[in-house]
Amino acid sequence: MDWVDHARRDLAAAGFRSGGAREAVLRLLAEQPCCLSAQQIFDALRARSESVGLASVYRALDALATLQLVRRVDVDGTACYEPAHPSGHHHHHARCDACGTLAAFEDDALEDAIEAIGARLGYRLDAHEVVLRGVCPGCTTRGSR
Amino acid sequence: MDWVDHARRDLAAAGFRSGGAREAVLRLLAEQPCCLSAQQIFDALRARSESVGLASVYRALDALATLQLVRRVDVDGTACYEPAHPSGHHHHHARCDACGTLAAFEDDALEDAIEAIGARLGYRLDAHEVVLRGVCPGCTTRGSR
DNA sequence: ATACGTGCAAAGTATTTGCAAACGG
DNA sequence: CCGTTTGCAAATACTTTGCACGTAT
Repeated sequence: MDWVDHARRDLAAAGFRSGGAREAVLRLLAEQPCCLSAQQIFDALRARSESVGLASVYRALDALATLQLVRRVDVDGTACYEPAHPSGHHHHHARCDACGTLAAFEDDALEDAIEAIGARLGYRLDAHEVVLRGVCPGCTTRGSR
Repeated sequence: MDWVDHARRDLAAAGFRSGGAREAVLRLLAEQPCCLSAQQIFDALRARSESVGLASVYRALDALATLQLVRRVDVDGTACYEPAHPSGHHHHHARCDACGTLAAFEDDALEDAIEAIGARLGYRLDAHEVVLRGVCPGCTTRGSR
């Protein structure tokens, strides 16, 4: 069962009815490699003539985030969203200050360190977010010429 | 030399003149144990009758962030700022979803993991931000009763 | 039928910018 | 003096909310 079906099931279980807007957001998110802002989702849907109101995008994202079906990532003060897989498997992001690119990465040592911190602090961790900032390989070489 | 002096020196070196508003923001930040939002800084200054315009708070924070004299931390979509010590020594934050408390912590294993990731990705890392979300020890015990 | 979903427009919050006056060097 | 800093107000960016209407169950 893929993420869209999983999400639909959880939404139904939480008492949400199916409707065009949330469904469109769901399908769009499922296809994305990395996180999108509400505005980007709005634009993308409009581009493929599945226009929905911007407010509905926000409402859909809110519902999905509440059910932990999407992960919210704050990058530069703007909220971005990406599908959250039930396995808990996820990645983090690195932003290049030079070209603005957002790269995704995974790292077990990082996850282990975070888990250990949660235990040390006595926190029951639900989520965490790591954002790296710097200059990506491409821009480093280009800039040093 | 403490942080305020260090900051004043860097500001002067960057061509900033001294003025009441930025100076007030600077002094307030220096006293804070953890990060503050622009609005909180505005309110705190007003409370001690050192009122400055909110816009000036933002301008001061922008200047300080550009010179890397303060660290910007996005928590719940709002920007918060705290002094950045020249040593590079810093901490990260854990937010309790139950009581809203923001706790600071430091962790060497985490820093090591992040540094290793930067090297692995070929990024020249300038900064990074880690925000943990969960339920703090106090709320966990209280909630389980 | 009836409550939920949706779109639009209006309201809200967080932040930035334009401008004239105050101020520091 | 002259350019920077400041406060205010207006503008902008992002997000939430109110309301009338459509739609799924």
